[in-house]
Amino acid sequence: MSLPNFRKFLIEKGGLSEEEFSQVEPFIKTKSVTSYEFLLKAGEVCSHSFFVEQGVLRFYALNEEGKENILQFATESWIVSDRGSVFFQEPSTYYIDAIEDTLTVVLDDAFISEVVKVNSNFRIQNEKLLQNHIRHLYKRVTLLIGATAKARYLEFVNMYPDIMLRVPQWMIASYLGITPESLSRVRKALANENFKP
Amino acid sequence: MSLPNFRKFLIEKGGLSEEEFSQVEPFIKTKSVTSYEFLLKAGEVCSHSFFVEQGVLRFYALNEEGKENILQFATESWIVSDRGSVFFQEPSTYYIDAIEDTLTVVLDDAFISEVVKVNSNFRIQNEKLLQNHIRHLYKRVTLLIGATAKARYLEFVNMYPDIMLRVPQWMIASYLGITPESLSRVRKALANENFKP
DNA sequence: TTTACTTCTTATCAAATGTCAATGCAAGCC
DNA sequence: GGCTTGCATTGACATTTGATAAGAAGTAAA
Repeated sequence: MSLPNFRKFLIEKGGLSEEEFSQVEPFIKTKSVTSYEFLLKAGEVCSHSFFVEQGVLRFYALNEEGKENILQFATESWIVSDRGSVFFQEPSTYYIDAIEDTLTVVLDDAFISEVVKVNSNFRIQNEKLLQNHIRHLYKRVTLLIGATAKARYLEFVNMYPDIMLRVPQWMIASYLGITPESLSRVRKALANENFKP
Repeated sequence: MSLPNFRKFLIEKGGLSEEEFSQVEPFIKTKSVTSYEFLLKAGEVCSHSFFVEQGVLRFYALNEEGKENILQFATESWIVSDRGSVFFQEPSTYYIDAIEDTLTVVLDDAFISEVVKVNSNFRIQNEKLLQNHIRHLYKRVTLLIGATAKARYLEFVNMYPDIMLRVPQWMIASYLGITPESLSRVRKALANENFKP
């Protein structure tokens, strides 16, 4: 099984050489899920992270009325996880499932330590990912408290044009914090202003 | 100068012994700011984090129209920082200023490495703080995309009853992503329902 | 093909929230 | 005391967004 995206990730982002990659390759574990299948459900302890080799995942919470609040999408080369649950070994309150049939690489402690064994710089790269994640969340909060639905949608389209094309609109609406109907209206208004997607 | 909160933080959260604390004590640097004074302005590189020994700080962004979007408050024993800017050594897009006259401890690389020198566990505690921060941000996003202004306000009061009493309402409104007028109305509605703050 | 199902759109009405303006209130200052 | 200033509240009105229902288009299954 070849994993071009994961290979690229470890070499370009993780700083591993081609040779170091071959050393950790035997330890790689993958997990495939079909569309709608779950990788994590609320109540379970999230024991590891998932790297998306191919496909699309979503990370979401359910409120009391059963409405889904989508916190994140993940396409190729993204990592999804309830890091809090992994780190503190406590039950998660989130769900992860697949939007398309998806092939993931399982990033558990065992694998991470193999990678660190061959290249200790990987720890730093890992912290970099964490820091980037926080940055991203800051931006997300800033938009949610300060921008209109229209502005948030434009920002989304601009940042994730690929995701736009691969997930249904009602999920994008959930991500943006509005109803599918509202998103439809926003899109219509933009179309009238000659907005080209 | 005695710093009871910072001392408590290093010992209880950081895992240092009393003796280890005395060893790093000489390296502690503090910075005092008066109300409205800045600790960070957009455009500057945030070169370190601040631990709040006494007082209240706010962390916010400005949008194009000059409106403040408050991302975070920090009272005693909280740490504020644009971690992204610190880590990547890039200019920040955020502001930090004081709501009350505030005494902070400056957490720069030099100090952190002194702490790690006497107790290497501190690194792990530091990661714990990061992970908690992410958790907190997830919760914040979930509320912003899925809960009404009223629910967000109740959650805020419940989580930060102390902050409630120390910052003006218009700032809380900004934190919640609504106007001060709306917050006033939410409060009135709650008062009519016999809500006791 | 027909049927069922999902997604997206549209329309209507209601509720939530924003905008603008006026007022009241308390703190600080002369 | 009288004055200013900033904050909170209130009211009237506009805008945005939600709720509900209905319909159109596409897809998959029978």
